[in-house]
Amino acid sequence: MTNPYESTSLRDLLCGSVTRLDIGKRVSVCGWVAKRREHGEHLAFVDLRDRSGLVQCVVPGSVDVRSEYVIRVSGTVTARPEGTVNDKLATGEVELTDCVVEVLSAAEPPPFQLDERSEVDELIRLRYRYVDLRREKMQHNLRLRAKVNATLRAAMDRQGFCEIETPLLWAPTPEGAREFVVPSRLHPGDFYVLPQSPQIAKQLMMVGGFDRYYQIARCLRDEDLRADRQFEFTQMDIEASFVTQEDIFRFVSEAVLDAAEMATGERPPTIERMTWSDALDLYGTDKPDLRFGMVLQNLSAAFATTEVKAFSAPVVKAMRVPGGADFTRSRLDTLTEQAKALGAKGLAWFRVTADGLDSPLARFLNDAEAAAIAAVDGAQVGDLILIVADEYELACKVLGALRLVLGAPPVSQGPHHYVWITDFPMFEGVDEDGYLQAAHHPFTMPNLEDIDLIDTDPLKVRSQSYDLVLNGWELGSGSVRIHRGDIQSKIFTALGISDEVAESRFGFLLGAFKYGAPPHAGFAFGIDRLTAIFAGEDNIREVIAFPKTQSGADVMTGAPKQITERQTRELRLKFAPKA
RNA sequence: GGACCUGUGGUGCAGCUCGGAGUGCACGCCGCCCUGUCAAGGCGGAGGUCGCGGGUUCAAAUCCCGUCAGGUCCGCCA
Repeated sequence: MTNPYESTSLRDLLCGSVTRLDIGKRVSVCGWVAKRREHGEHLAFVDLRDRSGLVQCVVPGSVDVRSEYVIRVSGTVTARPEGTVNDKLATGEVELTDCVVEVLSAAEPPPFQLDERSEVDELIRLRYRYVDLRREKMQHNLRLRAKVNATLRAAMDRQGFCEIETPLLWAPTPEGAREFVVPSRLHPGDFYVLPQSPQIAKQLMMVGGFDRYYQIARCLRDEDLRADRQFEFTQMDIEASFVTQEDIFRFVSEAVLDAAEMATGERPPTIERMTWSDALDLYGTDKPDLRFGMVLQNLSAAFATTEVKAFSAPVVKAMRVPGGADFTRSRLDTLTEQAKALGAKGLAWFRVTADGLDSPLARFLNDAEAAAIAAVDGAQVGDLILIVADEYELACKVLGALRLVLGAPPVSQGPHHYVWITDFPMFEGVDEDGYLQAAHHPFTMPNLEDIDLIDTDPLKVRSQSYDLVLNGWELGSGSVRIHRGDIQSKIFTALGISDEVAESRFGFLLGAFKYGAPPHAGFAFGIDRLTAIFAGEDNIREVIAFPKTQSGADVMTGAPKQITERQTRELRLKFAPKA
């Protein structure tokens, strides 16, 4: 049906909007030639495609168009003759007849076929992205993304949040991710950086009295790319004052679950919670995929006094692989190699058979040890038990990685299982100078119950920070921020940041806090990742119009490129020879 | 910085293990035929630096070394 948002001076309605209700009307549609089928000089079919779909146009006579020509077709909406209805096509009950075709733009044959019959190499898709974007999947994914954005905005607006833009040209703050730098023309030798996130800006908004801020913010990090990481990515960035972690959970849940309901038609009833230490202990990661079991078990007690050398370690962790007893020896060898690549000294495996455990190590076990292994996670005959004995965190992480290799369903499958991960450690390890390293960022509020541990056992200090995880993807993270100078000083001292350094890097923030900083907390989550999961894509490039390759190249524009001599002169840049 | 996988007409593949003429399949493209197709059909045709460089060999798409590009992962991503 025609609607005022679809009709233009050139067209009356979209190809995919033609329905039985339009029968008898003379209409014009515009689009790209998806397919032409000629039947001699008296009859030709043209499938016309626009963003909404396809419609078949019947031309009385031959027609001089080729694939991807841009044309305008005027024809009469007609019910298809009996026996020619195409139920594979949304518009398959109707067609345009007595069509007049006007070529708006001729086109060379496309560099690849736009139907979905075979996967096209991504490099070629990216080189001709403007063609790739015509494909139904890309149209769907980018429109889904737009609807995710709109839904999130509506949810934040409804909750009283104010959308505020913050600068892209910002001051260097050499903490955390590597920053993209921008040379200043007016101040030669000085640089702006592109923000890795609007973290400090949004905290300043709190001091500025905008007690509920949000922004769909572009973040830029000059770090190596991955399937779920691009240089530039988009976050729903949130900060609020006079709140606790609980309030942030409520705000974010409302927005995320609205988006989930929009995208999937189903609203998850709740978002579960799990502490960071439970996540590591049970799933071997801080971003557990809760769509499936294979929970890690601790067998340390059973092996406390073991004679088996391979199991004499701080911790013995085990995982059951349902039905894994039929893995071939070479598959088990591959798993062992993967475990070693992740840092394990080895991987022990035990097939659970009707005759007991089958393993090269089986004969070294005493009865109690064998019984403990055979009982892992309710093991049945036909299962496989994998064991890593090592330092606690390493054993957990190795098995956690193997758990994903062996059990994780494809992104497009299974329920959407959201979980808040809470009580992250405040610090993780020490840097080369012996100072503690912040696990989140240096403005993260420690759990006040643990504040005395900063001096005695700092690695045990929990922070008031939290992640939101969906099906094994880290969607985002946030924290309660420090708004008190005394606590901030204590943290800076622990991190080895002197007063002078703190002043030079964050002086404007610390200065602002002297003028009345409300208690505040915030969160940010990745819209690329959220949309990718909604779209069933295992790669965020599929929900980004013009993504970069893993080496950071844009194969369409050729970026990064050299700049002109005039540009280097104006910026007073000189380049060292390539090493 | 590292590990692994991939690279063959415009596109997607097979060929590589075990060297023997650029061999094959599907789609697309070009021409002709065709009045109800919709993965249209029939006949004919064009199209190749087997990513690039080097080596081994009488002979390399195939074996070896290097390199480039793409992908997945580790490191990195407060």
